[in-house]
Amino acid sequence: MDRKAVTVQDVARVAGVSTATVSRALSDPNKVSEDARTAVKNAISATGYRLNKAARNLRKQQAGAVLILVPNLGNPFFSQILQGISAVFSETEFSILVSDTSDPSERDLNLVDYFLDRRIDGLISLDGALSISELELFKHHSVDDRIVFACEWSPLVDFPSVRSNNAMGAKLAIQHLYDLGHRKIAHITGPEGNVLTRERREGMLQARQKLNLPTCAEWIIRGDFSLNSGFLAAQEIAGMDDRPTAVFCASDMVAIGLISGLKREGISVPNDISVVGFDDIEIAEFCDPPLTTIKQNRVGLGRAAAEQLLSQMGARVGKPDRILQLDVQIQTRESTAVLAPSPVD
Amino acid sequence: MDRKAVTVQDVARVAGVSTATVSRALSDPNKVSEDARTAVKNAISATGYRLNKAARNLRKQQAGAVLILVPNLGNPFFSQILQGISAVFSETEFSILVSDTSDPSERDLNLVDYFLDRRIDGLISLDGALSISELELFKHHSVDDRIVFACEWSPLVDFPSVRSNNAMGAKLAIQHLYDLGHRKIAHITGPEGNVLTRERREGMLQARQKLNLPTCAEWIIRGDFSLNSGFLAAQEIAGMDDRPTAVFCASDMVAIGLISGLKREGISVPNDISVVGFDDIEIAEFCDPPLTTIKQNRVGLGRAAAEQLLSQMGARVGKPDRILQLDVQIQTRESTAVLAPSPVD
DNA sequence: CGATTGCTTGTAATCGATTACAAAAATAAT
DNA sequence: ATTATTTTTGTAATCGATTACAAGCAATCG
Repeated sequence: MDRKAVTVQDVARVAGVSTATVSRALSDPNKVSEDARTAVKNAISATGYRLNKAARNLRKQQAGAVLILVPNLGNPFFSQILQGISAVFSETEFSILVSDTSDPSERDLNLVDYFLDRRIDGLISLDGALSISELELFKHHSVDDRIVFACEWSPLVDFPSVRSNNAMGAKLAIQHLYDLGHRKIAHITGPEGNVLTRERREGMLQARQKLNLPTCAEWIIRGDFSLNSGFLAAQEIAGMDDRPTAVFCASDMVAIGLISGLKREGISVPNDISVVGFDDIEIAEFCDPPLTTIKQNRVGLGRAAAEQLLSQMGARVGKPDRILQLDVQIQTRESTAVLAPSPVD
Repeated sequence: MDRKAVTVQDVARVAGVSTATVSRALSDPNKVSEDARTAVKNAISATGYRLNKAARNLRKQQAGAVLILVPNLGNPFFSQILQGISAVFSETEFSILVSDTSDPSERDLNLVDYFLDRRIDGLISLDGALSISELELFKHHSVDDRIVFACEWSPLVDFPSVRSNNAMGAKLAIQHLYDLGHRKIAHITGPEGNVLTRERREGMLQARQKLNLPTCAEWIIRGDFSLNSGFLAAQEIAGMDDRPTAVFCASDMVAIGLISGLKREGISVPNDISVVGFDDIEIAEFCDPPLTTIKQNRVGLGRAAAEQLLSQMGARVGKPDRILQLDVQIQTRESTAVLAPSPVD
């Protein structure tokens, strides 16, 4: 049918105007008279015209796309943020490209090349662990004003960033356990070097100090956000002389692994030990016991990051908040309980 | 620094050849003499030339991108397939665009428009539930040879498709339960209308028939792949007069919800009822009890779909298998056990 | 009434790579 | 040595939309 492409030339001819007028009618209708506008509109539907993106991009020196860097696509936590991002950009002229930073085959190509090759106009990174050399290339080629971090961020630079209030989350968790009577509270961290690990641990330490809780070096256990690290931590905890009565985990996955591991050790949650997670992933509600956790607004995080990037790229009038911190809430379920009176020895 | 773009013109001048030669040296080096090739190579690194994709795409009448339709980005099951797809395309000149079909804001734009607007060269759909009108538009504009289904597929058309052997999975599950002594086996289905629901249910029914297992209308319970549908099914099962001794679930999420629900009802897994899932999602190993399930090769599925699309788009020499079915395996864990001798009434 | 301003429009150059076509050079064949 | 064939190269048109510039026209002003 419409095999040969219809161009602005054709529309112009049918509408009886010039190509310039057609183009203007499309991009900025106010710049054109009422008459011309309707003539063009009619000609477009008569001819079945469709704008050629490649031509526009070439002329306007832009890409019409943004890149989303995801640390691990297989992780539902990230893919839900992606959902929020996707929702915002679907209403714009930008397409979204997705790249998995854990994928070794994508690792060799320089990120800045995406910009230099004019394949993207902007970048949202959910990965805070970009290398310093990469970050410096961004600055060197001055594309750093078209980058936003979401969820994670890099402490090496001060690029704009949208994040959850991780410290607040940690405080809510500790306060909740405190209110239930717990004093001996352990923490399973995320991987060393990760900003979220740091924020959550620091928040916890501060909350602890403020409440004057006892500390014990043993009670800070290194994890890595994974199920397995929680599972392994259970064995450590089971073997402790001075066993904590509650554990605040840096992620829900860790918490689930922990609970699974504790059961193996014959330790019951929440009867013997209360557990709090972080993230409120979907499955948290259906664990046994259902998990008390810190709920992040993942979709909102994605949306906010997308809006932020749009305004930085000049496609929005918006306000350039450099750092936007979203509140978190505690979602109380059944993995936490009032501290049982300590058994009389 | 390199603010003003370096073009083939510049490279040509520096190399002392024509733009045609530069272009040829880049796209098909064999078409150009050894001397010219090295001259161009040197000129490129001397000038810091980078090819402008928009210009190439305009001239070559292509998009350099493929679209991946994902039913739900928040679901790790799909995002892992995405990982496989992403790995393959990252080695090609194609970028991947991702769109979430559950996102209402993306719903209004016609998929075929992506092709007509030359925004994409190909499409991989993980969503089998595309509307008949959409599918017909694909055919009408003859872009149906640049589409591949992965995981799910549409029974309305015979587009190429890469899928797991779902019937085989169902058979493995039933056989496994049979071998453990179970005869009264229930099934929680996926949502009605879904192809995976149908394949898994049919596979189960066939296996049942072959093994001469008793049937009971009550034992086929409608689900929808979700945690919650499994949870609700538990109540149904608990209330049955003739209770099954094993349940084969259409997804791991259902199985996890079911186990959680059964516990509520005071029914123990696997002591009272054995449960088999489908998918082998990451968390299956860390459930309580760890879930016996049918393992799909998700990343392999994504890779195969990507390869298939590449060969259809002519970017690979490959073989055009219309339908590729990947084997599945049973992953035995602790949610299934030998049937306990029935209690003497 | 002539000059100034504002609005609308058209012409033609432009973005940067690809490639049809033809010419030139190198190689093989007679 | 001459012709036929192949390989290599260059010129210039092309892909399709945007926009700088200039010009046409009507309205406003002194």
